[in-house]
Amino acid sequence: MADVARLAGVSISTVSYALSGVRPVSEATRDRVQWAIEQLDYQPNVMARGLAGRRTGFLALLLPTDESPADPFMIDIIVSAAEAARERGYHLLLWTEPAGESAGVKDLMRRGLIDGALLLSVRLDEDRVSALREADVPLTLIGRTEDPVDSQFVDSDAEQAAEVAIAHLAELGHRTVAYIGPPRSAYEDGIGIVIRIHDSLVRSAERHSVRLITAYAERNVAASTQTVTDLMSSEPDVTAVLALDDSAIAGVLDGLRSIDQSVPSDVSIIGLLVSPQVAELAWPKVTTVSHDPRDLGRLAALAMIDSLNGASSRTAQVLLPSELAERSTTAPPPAARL
Amino acid sequence: MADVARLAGVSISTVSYALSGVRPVSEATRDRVQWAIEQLDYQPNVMARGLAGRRTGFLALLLPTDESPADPFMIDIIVSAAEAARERGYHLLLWTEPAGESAGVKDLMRRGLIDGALLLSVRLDEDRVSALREADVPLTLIGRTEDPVDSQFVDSDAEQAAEVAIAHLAELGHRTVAYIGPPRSAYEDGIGIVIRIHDSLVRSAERHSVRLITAYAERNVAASTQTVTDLMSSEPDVTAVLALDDSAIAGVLDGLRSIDQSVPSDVSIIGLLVSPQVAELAWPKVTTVSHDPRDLGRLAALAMIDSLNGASSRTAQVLLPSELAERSTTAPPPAARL
DNA sequence: TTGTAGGCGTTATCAT
DNA sequence: ATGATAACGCCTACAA
Repeated sequence: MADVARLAGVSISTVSYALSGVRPVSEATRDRVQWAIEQLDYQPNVMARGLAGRRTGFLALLLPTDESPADPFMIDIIVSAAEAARERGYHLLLWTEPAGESAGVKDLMRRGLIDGALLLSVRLDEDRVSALREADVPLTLIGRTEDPVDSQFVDSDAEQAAEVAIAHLAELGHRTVAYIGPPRSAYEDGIGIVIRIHDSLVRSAERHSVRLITAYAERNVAASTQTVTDLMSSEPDVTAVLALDDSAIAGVLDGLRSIDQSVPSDVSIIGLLVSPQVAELAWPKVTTVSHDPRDLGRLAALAMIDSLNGASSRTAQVLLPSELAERSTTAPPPAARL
Repeated sequence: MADVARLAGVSISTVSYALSGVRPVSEATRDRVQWAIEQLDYQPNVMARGLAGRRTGFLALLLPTDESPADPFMIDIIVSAAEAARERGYHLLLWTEPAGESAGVKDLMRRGLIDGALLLSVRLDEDRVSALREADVPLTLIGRTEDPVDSQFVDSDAEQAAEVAIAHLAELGHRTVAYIGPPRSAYEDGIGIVIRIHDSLVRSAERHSVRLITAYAERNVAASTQTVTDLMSSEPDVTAVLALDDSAIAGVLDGLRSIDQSVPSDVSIIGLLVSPQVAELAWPKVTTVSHDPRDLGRLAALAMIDSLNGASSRTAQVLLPSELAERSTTAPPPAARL
């Protein structure tokens, strides 16, 4: 930077201001500085900036290690967050930590490394959130706590997604619908989206006079295959199945195939909050009620950056609405069972 | 740090040396410093370190954005790299960039941000590698270029994996084996592991007098389902199928099921370089020839850090051997077709 | 074994 | 609108 100043014939501070724009610089000198910068192919030093200024340009993405292995939906979140951060000149740090912990991130903050943190898979009851807030770590949740009034978050609108899914099935004429959800442990762990989806489905089903049968399957194909075949034999009235998880979808398709139920003429399937890739890769292509998972990561990163820059006075709280994407797994129920 | 020095009754530099261990410090003072550190719950400032020292403690993980969406195998690599880095006190930066580009990483280096970079999905012919090497960016490849003599890398031993897989099938008595590989575009793009696996399979098949039929399927279930059914009708002698990709495996299982070929009594299946999760999640559980994908990320990160610390004089070149994990998809071929 | 002091490359606070 | 010049918090010769 000293070199640039010398070449441009100005002081170091002028170069700095020309770069940051924090104080007015005459057009002429700005141009000369710009020219010198290009001449020397100068790149500002990140560490020096972090030391001198009050912002480092780093965000931590906190992802729990001991939870279910990351699925495509989550990958999309992570990568899109990294891309959005990068667009804004920020850097995304991948920070792995056991589910409940937050000490590591607190340290990152105290070491002057990060400006803020994005939290993935937020539970309804989050110790991390309160702990980090006390430590003055700017936070953006991907997901929500039970009562997120004063926290910044980006989350899927579970209520709306459930309503769209149930409404679509009800319109088609389905009266008995099964929901293959995550294992009970996910409920006990308080994973927000899992609980909200379930509760919302129950409410929507009531509203539409649909009978909803909930089943719990481990997150693997074999388990959900088993679950769905058991279910179909004990509940023969079921004409449609909702599935939340990628593996659940695969399992449901497999299970129905194994008992010679054809999709969608015998049984309809809707995938909830499933990434489009997964839906397109399955056979037949799965009708979904979902939104682009990339929005979750992207908006979370942008919200964080905006709030760091003091752009918005209020904390951003975004609920992403889902859309019905009709593919090849939904149809009216077979006449015989109407 | 000044506070710590004061509390411990020593100079700032003594604290620094006590921390880094670069020069001897008497036990007594070290203890006092340690005590003061704990009293004040002191954490060294990362930016200041990066500025003053010659190491920043950051590694970039470069992942191409425009390639096929990340699969579980790749996720494992990424997360394990982050964990390994963290264990050693390093931080992993997620850096997304279009496949061929390397300008971004070069800038990261010139801005004094990173100490080195890990490159994911390395192609046989890599412009990035030579470009970054010229820019003096310490590099560790996850994968290999065509002629990796002087570069540091961690890669799967394709030759060995192919041999293990073919040998196992040959031993079981299979004489005609199909290989459902990635689409031709992956070969044209020069993805190292894809090409090496294929070439190695061809060689191993020859060695074991096995007829190998190669097919190319897009990375989705529908395509590989189609591919495998077509294949089985045009090549009825096939009694075993090798598959490289997760989606290929699902497709192969689906396809065989759809034409009433039972696995493994009619047709055997082996998954190559598939993450154990995926193999266990499928039904029936897929026999694999693979290694833990986490080793790739972990060893790459550790190799990078070691070489930065000048630990090893020679550049690390690791080829990870695969192991046969017999699950439920391999058996001798049906007698009729022997 | 320990202390002193200069420097790392910016930002920010004074002046001018 | 622009220049000097302290911090920023740590590392590392150089001295003692």
